Amino acid sequence: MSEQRPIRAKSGANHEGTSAHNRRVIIDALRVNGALSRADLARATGLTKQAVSNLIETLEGDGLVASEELVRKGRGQPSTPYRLVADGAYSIGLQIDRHISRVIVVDLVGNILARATAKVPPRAPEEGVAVLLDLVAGVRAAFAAGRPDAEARIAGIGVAMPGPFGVEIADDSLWLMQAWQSFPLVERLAAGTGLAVSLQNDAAACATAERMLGAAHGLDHAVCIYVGYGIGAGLILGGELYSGGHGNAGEIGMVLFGEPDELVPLEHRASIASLYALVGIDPADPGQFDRLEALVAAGDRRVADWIGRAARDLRRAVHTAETLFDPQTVILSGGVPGALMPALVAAIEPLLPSLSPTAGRAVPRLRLGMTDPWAVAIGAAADPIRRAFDPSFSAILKRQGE
Amino acid sequence: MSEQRPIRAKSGANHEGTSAHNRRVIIDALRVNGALSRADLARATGLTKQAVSNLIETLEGDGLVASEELVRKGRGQPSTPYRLVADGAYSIGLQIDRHISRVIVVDLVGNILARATAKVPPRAPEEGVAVLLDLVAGVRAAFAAGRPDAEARIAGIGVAMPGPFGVEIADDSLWLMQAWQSFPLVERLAAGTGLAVSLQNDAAACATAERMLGAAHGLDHAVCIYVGYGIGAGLILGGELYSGGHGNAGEIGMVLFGEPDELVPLEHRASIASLYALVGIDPADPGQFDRLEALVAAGDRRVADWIGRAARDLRRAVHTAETLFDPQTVILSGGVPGALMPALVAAIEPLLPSLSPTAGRAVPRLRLGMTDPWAVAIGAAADPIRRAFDPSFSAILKRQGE
DNA sequence: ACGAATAAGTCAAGCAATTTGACTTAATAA
DNA sequence: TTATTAAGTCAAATTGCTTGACTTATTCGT
Repeated sequence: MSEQRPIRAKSGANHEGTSAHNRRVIIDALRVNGALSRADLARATGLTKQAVSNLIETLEGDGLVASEELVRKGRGQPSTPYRLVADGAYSIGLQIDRHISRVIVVDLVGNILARATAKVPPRAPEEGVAVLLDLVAGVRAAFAAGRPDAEARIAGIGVAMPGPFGVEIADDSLWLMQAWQSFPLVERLAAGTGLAVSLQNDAAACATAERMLGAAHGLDHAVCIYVGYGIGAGLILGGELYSGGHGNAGEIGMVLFGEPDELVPLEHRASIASLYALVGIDPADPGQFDRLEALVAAGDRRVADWIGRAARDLRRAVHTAETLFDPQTVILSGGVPGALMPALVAAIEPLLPSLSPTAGRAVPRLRLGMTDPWAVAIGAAADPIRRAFDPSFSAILKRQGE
Repeated sequence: MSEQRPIRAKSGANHEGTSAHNRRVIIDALRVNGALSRADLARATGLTKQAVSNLIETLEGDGLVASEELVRKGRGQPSTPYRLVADGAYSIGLQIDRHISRVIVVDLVGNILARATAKVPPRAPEEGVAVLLDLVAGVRAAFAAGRPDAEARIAGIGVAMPGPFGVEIADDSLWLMQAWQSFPLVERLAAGTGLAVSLQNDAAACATAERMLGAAHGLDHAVCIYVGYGIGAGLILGGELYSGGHGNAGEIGMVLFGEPDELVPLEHRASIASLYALVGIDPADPGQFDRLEALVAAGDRRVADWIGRAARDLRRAVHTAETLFDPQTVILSGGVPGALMPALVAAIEPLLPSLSPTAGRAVPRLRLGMTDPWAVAIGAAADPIRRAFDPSFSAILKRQGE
């Protein structure tokens, strides 16, 4: 008798799932459109007025939405707009990076309530976790002061760090934080904070931030190329963040460009790490951004050279992303403030001709996204909120997390 | 007062949607696993025994599933396995291509019941539609003979033709069927047959076929590179076919490879069109495959050269696809039978190192898929069945087709 | 051979959540 | 002033999953 093969099947659904979905759809609609009346919501979601009323009632009871002043807009009874309550939920974002780690606390609509930074030892995650737990405890106490039920409203901790995860790769001379990537970080942070912890790579976090608050707001198909010490792409496909079969989708920094006999990963030419190496800036230097900005302003030859080479490969990367993903837009984000990123975007233009329609576009083919060094932390913080409140297939299903 | 901006929102869900989803989940489980008892289905889907029993009852009433012989497998009451009924639904697939068009009729489990071919004028879709309607009517009558309620069980017509759609591109010397791509084909076929008609590109159709019956059976993340007169990739992402923001995702044939000063789309070097052009085979020749096979068997120098160049670009294409999509497997399919495609896959190996895990894989990184010239037609026919019976987010929602 | 254990499946009531259709309220337009 | 329009409520109906007890059929252990 043959060995019992596991049965593979997708999860079933039940009423609780549909209700959860409908709640999320309403929250999503309020986030994308601002305040809406129940009648508006009913029309926009396809639900009945009655169903929307019931859902709004529970959401209001949960402190997630609140009504505004009556609005008279023509004939008929005036409508009561509802909007998201910023203090309805909070979320903690944690970016772990090579030279600095950042924590941030945001509310349901993305306001930043507290932030802090620390350094963690890149090769000693065990000690690093202690530092991070202190850091989190600090901001948690700071923002909770004066907010009565703040603790109960924390959706979780979103962690972002450089990927890829679960992969042994030959060291390619960039600093990969291998020790952290094989460490049970999620479990340790969950145990140390009592909160739900989720992990994603920095590019995915950036895409989450762009979708919730930035250049991809309201779009369902977007590729967000994140230029940091490494390069990755966060993928919004069909309205959801796509992470692939093993959690490593979008690692566009590892795509090979250059001559056929000397193929080079994109991030060897276009990452901030490669620029810093070229101009001799130490990424651990707290004044790194000012020094870089001075070089850019001075028209430094090496910076211009780097922009030229980086833009050449990025132009092909954008073309490849457009061709393979057919997104509504490609966003270039990066953790470097100032004039560099706009200059890089300008240097990438004109884009290579692609399938992407040129006429009648609502958004440009390529646009600059966030260049705030805190963008990844913001996106990390957005992740628990997204998980808790955004419509998604898995939210409907009985077995979660598939 | 400002102009009324349309409200954007996702669709809500209701009981009918959950039930529809659960039915699909059960059909999907039976397709992937073969016959299963209701208790097995309950465990695999997370539904209760009772819910599964009710669903099976309606499915059996609809003639979609049927019970088999009791099975004794240890202690406890014997179980009653259920399996899909092949004749529960039929579907028509229509491949429109440059030199030949193919129709096929398949049943719910993928058996081929009828097929036929015709030629349509590549630049005169108006006349072509008449030919196609005749062709469809012919196979429809042929397969329906002797099957009482065949007509009522036809899920629809799936049409596959070369993409991309809705795009004006500068002619790149390959034959692009532009006239057909801007023609209201779906509407005309729907009106002429009274059936639901869906359109996809040939690579997507191939991926659908591979997922339902071939090398991607049961996988939720796969990239299917289809090497035909052009090259495209069908994307199975998160268990669903992904088509992008404008319906043109996966056009990997248009990704540029080669030297930086002479970037060439993949399909200029690796498509069957490029091979035929090189060795002087006319794709309209009915003996095209035999002639090609003879050249391959004879070890023709030009064929070997083509394989070498095509494999070099395809190796990078596979690497790019692995890096961006992080699939469980990459499948290489093509409309050319015989030894060519296996030789091409062999020439692509060894693959470039990528993020894709090498140890503990259930499926290889790259594998050969269907090389039947009918593969695209089969996939086209699989599409209406997929739409009607596969679990998908949109199936749960009130407003369909989003 | 017999009872205990185990597993599949049914029955009937319970329950959650949307839907339906009539009704109420409040505004503008004619 | 009245008709019309639109927002929102009320209460009953309906759909479809869940619950828990029960039945049936088989194997295992003694």
